[in-house]
Amino acid sequence: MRKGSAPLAADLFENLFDGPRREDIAPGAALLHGFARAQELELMAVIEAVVARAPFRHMMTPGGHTMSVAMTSCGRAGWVTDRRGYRYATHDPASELPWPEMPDVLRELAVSAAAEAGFAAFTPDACLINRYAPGAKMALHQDKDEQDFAAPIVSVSLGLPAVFQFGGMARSDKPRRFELRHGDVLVWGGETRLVYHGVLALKDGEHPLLGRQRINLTFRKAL
DNA sequence: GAGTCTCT
DNA sequence: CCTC
Repeated sequence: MRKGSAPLAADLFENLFDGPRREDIAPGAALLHGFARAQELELMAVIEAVVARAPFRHMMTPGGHTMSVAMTSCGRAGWVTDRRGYRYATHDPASELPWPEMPDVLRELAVSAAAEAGFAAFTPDACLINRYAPGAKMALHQDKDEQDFAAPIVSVSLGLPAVFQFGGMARSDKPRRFELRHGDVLVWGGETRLVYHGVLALKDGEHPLLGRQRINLTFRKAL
């Protein structure tokens, strides 16, 4: 293990997963299996601490529709949407307070995963926390509200499995589908940074640790 | 496929 | 990033 910095993904993978630990799904995109599982209890504890200060809420799109996914954020910036548009904000509009700090465990996980996928020196300043109840979904979209498209997106899946759609640069490109399970970390950047992606309606189920929900963490360099 | 916002 |  390297000294004085976050452990390499390979270290965390040791003896955790029998199958392939890493799938390269496209140039600049990798799916890391079992990566977050080693820290699931610690992750859930810090997520709960963030949520205590910045509760999940269902935000409104500019078109006036309420999102099925409940969201909150931590870090220097949080993603928000309302009738005025999509953007990053340094303060939680619900409380008018700064978003909770990004817990070190979360940052280190994201940085390690990015490194494993080939993106050195990822410095995320925003972590969106999305909660999917059964039926919740995320329409096909691009992440383009960030300032820096050189930085990748790192997505951590916890709880119930979901079907992820990973498309191309054009909305008309037929998306590939694959399942994102508890402990998976998906990293995409480079050529695939602005790819269209989404999540199909969550199938009901019961997860041993999280119950009837999926939590997704998405790390970005927003500012 | 378009329009819904805002704004660097 | 949602619905038409």
